[in-house]
Amino acid sequence: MENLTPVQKELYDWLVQYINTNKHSPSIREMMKAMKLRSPAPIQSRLEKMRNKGYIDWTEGQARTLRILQPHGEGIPLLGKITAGGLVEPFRDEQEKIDFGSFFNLPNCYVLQVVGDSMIEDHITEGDYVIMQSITSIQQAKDGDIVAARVEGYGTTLKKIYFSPSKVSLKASNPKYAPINVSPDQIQVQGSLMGVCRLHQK
Amino acid sequence: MENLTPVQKELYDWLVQYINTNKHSPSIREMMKAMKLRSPAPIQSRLEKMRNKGYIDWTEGQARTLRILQPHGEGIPLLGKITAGGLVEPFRDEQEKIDFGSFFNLPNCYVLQVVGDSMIEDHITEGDYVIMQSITSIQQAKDGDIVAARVEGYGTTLKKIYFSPSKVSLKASNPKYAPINVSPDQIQVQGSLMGVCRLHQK
DNA sequence: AGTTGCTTAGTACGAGTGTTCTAAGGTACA
DNA sequence: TGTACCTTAGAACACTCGTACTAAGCAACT
Repeated sequence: MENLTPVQKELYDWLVQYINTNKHSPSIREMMKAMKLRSPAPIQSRLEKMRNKGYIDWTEGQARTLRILQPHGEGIPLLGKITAGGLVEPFRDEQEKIDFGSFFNLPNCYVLQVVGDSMIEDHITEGDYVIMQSITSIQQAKDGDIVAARVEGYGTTLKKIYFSPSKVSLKASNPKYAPINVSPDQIQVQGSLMGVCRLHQK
Repeated sequence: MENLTPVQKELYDWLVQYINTNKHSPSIREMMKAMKLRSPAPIQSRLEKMRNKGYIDWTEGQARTLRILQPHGEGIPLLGKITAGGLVEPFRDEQEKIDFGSFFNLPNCYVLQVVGDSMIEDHITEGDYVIMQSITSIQQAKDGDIVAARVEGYGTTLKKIYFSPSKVSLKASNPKYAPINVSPDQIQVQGSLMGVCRLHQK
């Protein structure tokens, strides 16, 4: 990526710090004062150049909508792709970052730890943490979704849900477990799978 | 913490979603339209109540400075265990929390995205993010560890490593890929698997 | 029916804000 | 010295935005 000039870097660093502490962007006039300038024009010029270089972006005409595109703060660097097959895939130089804290930062989310092996063919295994998003009505689930559902007599389990005109089918992704077929009013869908996390012990 | 009324919760969830995707706060009039209201007053009323309850805050008089407060500390609530087999496991009331941001907050870590299916039997599949810890010497790897290793002629791949007196064996966990057997000086181990993360698209 | 309390509609105002324009200042280079 | 180019100053404009205010709607209760 193209480098920043000294004045651009000074502004960029100040912006990162400001947004980090205030959790929102400053206005152009605030930047102006922080850079000890007496006119908004230089700030605007620097911002446009930094946008062209891919460091920042904002929504035109709207106040305080500036955002940092490549924050070098939170997160773990994503170095590239690795092949499991055997082909060569070079490590990238660009330092994209992943912040797993906000990776699953969705409203109404909770985590469950998996016991058992009924979702093994979807690569969800014993001990995995599954990130679920709350569901209040069964209508919010779509055909094939992996859901946490409660059925009388079966308890709460993690299954794939399929809809047919008369009934709802809950299928494990492991052939040794038979599907559960019930009418929609016998089932209570509590959440829908958003992600999976696994910690390998050493 | 004091609970939110339904309309407050609807607005709160929308705000979290908006800020998550746009990286800045909406204006009151944007909230107004999103809530299908025709006046800014109800939004203002709801915001003030949510601020009093400690959910949000903003800087008075300044545009788009609203921010979500996280009084429960970072993280997603861990509600309990869920069985994949069919047994009943009740949801826990205790609100243990998991912060995936610090979940993988280990020194010398980086992330790779997986291509291919050679680790499929260890439930690491295409598109998964693998969290690796840097390794400088092959001695830091233990028998059976999943490592990112570079072998001349094979590129950098994700495999299980096994040591024998004379050679090092890299095995995929997929029978259609043959193991690679080389002498220790032909292999360069770059990292060891610490965790796996997967995002399910909706 | 009347009262009370809360929510919503609608409007208005002033300050904040992004943007644009012209002019002045400064620097590099011929 | 002169020219070209970029940066800065300063002002002005139009629009956005937070805020305040009044009136109307609405439900619960007396």
